Amino acid sequence: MPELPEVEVVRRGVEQWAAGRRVEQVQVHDARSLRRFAEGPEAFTRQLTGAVLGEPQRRGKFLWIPLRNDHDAAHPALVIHLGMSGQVLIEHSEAPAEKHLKITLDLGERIGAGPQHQLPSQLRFIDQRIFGGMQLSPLGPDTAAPGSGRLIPEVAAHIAPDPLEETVTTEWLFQVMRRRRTGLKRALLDQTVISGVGNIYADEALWLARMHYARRTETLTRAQAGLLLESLREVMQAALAAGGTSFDALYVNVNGASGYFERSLEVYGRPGRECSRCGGTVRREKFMNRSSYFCPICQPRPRADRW
DNA sequence: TGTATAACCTGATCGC
DNA sequence: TGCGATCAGGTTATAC
Repeated sequence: MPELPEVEVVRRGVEQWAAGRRVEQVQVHDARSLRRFAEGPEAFTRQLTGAVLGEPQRRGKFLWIPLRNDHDAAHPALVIHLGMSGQVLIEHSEAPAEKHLKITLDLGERIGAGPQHQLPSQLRFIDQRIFGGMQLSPLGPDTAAPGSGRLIPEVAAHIAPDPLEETVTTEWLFQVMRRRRTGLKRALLDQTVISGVGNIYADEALWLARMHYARRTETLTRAQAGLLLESLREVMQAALAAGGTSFDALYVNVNGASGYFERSLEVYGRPGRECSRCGGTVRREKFMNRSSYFCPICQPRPRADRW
């Protein structure tokens, strides 16, 4: 499932293969992937055709490509969210269409570049479960992290900074958590609290920090907030170095290759296995209509007076 | 206002 | 073998 490291792997692939190229044609194969774009498929196609793709950006699980369009001073961005099963592939047009191909962008040669060797000519958006999608959104000020100096798509303006951003510090996380009145994992999964964390890396980071998922946010000390942030960063950097986490063909990079971090997971998807740290047995519990994995010895349930 | 939950969606897997 | 139920989970709208 694409979380921050997987989206970053995709961003780097788009940067390498698609940035600086003009969109020559847009084909919307399934309008459901434009569900969040209120103007509809025709406007999407019209506004995107002829635009030049800029350097792709990311916050949390949101990926966007600023558009440079001679005819449109508003400079919108192409926003891509992979949802549960979204993929972005850069392929040659001769490659057979994928079963769940939703949107195809035909790309021209890189503008201003020298001789180019048969660059793949299509950017394809594929999505089995259709939780993801594409849309166009104007860029605006970064209200979530005013000091960043970045431009953020309006549709992602409500998303908090992610753990790999410089504006996220121990003090920032401490204050954010102190203001909440909920469980730790619930807060980590809330993208308006901190972005980019999904079920996999929430469980892995909580294990690394030896914290139970139901620990109350307002009881976190400054030192514990620092430990949690450190754990989030460590898990995500390791996943990034491994090319992301793939359980099946649902997550691949832009060349269609899977990541290897699944082999390094400590608790996620490992119920009944031995905890590598203490020898305890990893447990799975139902949580928020999904699963939560943890070691009951390393991550003891908080006392009732700390809930 | 802040928090919790249902709905969206498809394919794999399981039990009968 | 085939059918229905269940599960996976990120985001958003809605309920409380």
